[in-house]
Amino acid sequence: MAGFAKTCYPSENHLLSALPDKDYQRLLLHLQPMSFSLGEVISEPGGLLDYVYFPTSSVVSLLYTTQEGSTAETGLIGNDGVVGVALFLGGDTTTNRAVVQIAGDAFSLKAKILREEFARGGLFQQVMLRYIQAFITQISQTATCNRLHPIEKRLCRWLLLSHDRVKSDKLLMTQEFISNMLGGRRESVTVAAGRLQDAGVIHYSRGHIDILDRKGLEANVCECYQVVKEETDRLFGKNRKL
Amino acid sequence: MAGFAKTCYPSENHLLSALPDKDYQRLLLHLQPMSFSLGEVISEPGGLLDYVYFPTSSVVSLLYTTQEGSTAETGLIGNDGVVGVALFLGGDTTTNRAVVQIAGDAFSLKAKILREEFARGGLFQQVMLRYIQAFITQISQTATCNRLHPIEKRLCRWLLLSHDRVKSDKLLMTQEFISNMLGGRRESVTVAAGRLQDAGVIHYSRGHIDILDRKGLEANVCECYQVVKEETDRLFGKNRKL
DNA sequence: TTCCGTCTGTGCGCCATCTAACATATAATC
DNA sequence: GATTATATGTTAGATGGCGCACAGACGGAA
Repeated sequence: MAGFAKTCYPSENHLLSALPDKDYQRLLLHLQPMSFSLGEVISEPGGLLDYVYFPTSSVVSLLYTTQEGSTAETGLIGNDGVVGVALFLGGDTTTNRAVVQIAGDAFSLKAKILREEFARGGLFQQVMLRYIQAFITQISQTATCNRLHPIEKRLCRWLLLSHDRVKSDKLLMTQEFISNMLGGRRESVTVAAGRLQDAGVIHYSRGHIDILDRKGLEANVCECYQVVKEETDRLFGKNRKL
Repeated sequence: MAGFAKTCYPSENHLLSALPDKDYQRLLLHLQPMSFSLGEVISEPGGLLDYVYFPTSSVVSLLYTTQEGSTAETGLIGNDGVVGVALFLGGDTTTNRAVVQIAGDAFSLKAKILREEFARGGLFQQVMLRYIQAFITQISQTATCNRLHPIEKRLCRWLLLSHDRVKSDKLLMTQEFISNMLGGRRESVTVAAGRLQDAGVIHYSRGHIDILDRKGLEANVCECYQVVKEETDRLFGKNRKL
């Protein structure tokens, strides 16, 4: 367990930790620890999943790829959520690709068990449904942000979203990769990131990004970041009774 | 009922018509017919709904308004869906405004009854959850489209989405209104719509739009339209058993 | 008919981002 | 240490959409 002390507990995932002890314990029997590596494709459009995944230290992006090969991220899932909601929504597959954006750990749960737990109609179901709403809020705000906000603000938002989901100030990702998420060009990301670096907010070098000044990112981001954060806090905040 | 013959049945709504007869009949006791007028605001961000609404001939847009007053549509709900999903997802409110985009009829259902029906865990729940997935697909594709596709294609998509949800080839909406939905300027919509009119695809005049050549719209639209349509058909298609 | 409000057309300068090509720098490998 | 692949920097020109300003054009009200 050495080196994994902080991420080897399912309760590192906010959905699992939101469960009452009784439900948590029951689920624990079926949760399998696992790791995702950077760039790993968890599912392709139309692909069937055998498991859902509750990330603890890993982060997963949902991407759509157009016929011409352009890509844009529609959603981001870390220790705040679960990968594979289509399995309990009843559609089984989705139109997106799920890619590991930040390598790390997760817990898997068999689709069959997931459906059984969900069908019990108890607090597990409530937590999952509430997450769906948080997820919808995130996608909606992404739609708005993509239309109305310039790339530098979107970059700040994306760095903050990623930073929120890991324990480190260091992120491993190239500008090319980021441009695919933001749906822009690599050069545009270079320029925007360069401005943030000049301002002392971040430092980057060949795929290594350091968040030097989180407040600085928050000062440059558009409102979209805060809107989603507040809604998530409202839905899952500590004072919120289920 | 004269003049409403085609829209006064709840089964005009695809979610309600997807229910087995037994569930449909039980729900029927609680469904109240009603009308929405153009521009009517159904709910504000953070506003609590007492009812959910199943549109038959009306169409409702979900809009986000930024601090500077810009707007962008995140979702569109007509006879294919239901307004107020937050009520059974557990969040009760959302960050969006819901505005009537096309006047028409709908059926209302009390929040309390909705929750009871949902909690039964039967086919009603399954239909609602499957709709959630279709809805997520729509928002995701909007996020992609907003980022990657020019206004003329987005306009085509939006006209097709609206056309799909009404029985008429005539739409009542100004270019100013459309620009608010597309998150662009009125002038940009004028130019794009002008091109479509020159091509003989639509005709418009002071808030009246005629769809003259639906195939023409389909020829100009981006893939985003088809992706959502196919996913919705997959989830709710006639051959799909629940 | 006349007036007025609303809706649409159009031109011009501007800026963010795109396309494309190429230059440089660093890490990994030999 | 030299080579190679990958990551980042920097041009220059094209373009789509923005902001603004104003000109018609149509419809309803007086």
